[in-house]
Amino acid sequence: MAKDDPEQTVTRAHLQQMITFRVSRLHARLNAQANRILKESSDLSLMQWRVFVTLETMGKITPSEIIRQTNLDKGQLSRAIKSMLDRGLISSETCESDQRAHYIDFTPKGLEHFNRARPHMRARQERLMGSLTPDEQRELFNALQKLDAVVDEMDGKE
Amino acid sequence: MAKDDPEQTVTRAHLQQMITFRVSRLHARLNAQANRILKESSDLSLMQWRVFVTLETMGKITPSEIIRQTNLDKGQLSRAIKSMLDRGLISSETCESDQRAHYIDFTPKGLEHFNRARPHMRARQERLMGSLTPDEQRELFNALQKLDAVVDEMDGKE
DNA sequence: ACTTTTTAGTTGACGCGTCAACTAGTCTTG
DNA sequence: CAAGACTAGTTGACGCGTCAACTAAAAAGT
Repeated sequence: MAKDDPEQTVTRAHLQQMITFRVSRLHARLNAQANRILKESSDLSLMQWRVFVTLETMGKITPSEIIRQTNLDKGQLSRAIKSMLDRGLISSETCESDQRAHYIDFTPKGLEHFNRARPHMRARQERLMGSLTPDEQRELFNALQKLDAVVDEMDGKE
Repeated sequence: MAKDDPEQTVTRAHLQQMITFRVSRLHARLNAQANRILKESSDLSLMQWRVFVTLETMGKITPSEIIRQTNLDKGQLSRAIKSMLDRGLISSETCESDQRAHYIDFTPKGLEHFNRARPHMRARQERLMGSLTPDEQRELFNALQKLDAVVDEMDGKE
């Protein structure tokens, strides 16, 4: 804030005060950063990374279950999985109890990619969160959650 | 198959704890909401709305100045302005001191569109922020700013 | 004055996110 | 067990955001 002249502080105020705008800008930057790190470290897309994170936490899983857990887009996920199968990053096993569904899981190759990305992604996560005190972290997540909730309300789920 | 059990709380934790993911999801929802409201109320895109907000706060202004203030994308802004000119929502006046630049400003028609959107957008903004106490609001903006700053650091501007 | 560097703005390419339509398998309920 | 409703997953269309290349004008360096 050192070099900001008074004009800027005023003029910036309006748009900068709108959370949609702030969130949008932050999103763009975080996104770009994550993509860059993933590309450099492991040749994964952010989507693919997220599939892996989900696999890691939940183990062998079906796409629809991933969607339930993450709210990712159906189509987007479907394509990501397809490309991961093509590249041999995950394996697919059709579910016997439901012929529509299939379980996906790490392949050794996929795990290797994931493990190459992991330290970088973890370091990033820690650096990001490290810029906030535990209190600030709680407040941030709290606020994000409340905003999520109010969007729910507004978008008809009331 | 899996329904609500305590496990879910745990399994959700991993991805949900990552701010990039949280921010990304919230961004998507806020974005969709804003676009819907704008479309319904005034047939403006979010980008066009943002141009108007900037015009309102800063008055007649050049695109490059908008970029300086908002960090919007050059190309995106250029196209938005073009479409707004085509639709007669803004006027353009070439800058005499710099032949490359041009000032843009509201036309009556543009102002009308803006004014139609405004109450809805304001109501939304207030409802969003209204879900947070003043303290929480401060904490949220504080956290967003710190995250912005740490991304700056990480992305080489150090 | 003239060459180089910076800045304003435009354009094209391309991938991602979003939405809706669609197929196919499964569940429900009479 | 048949008809409709629901769920899993795929595909296509399309707009938006992102990045880089490009033109043209202005500033800065020599």
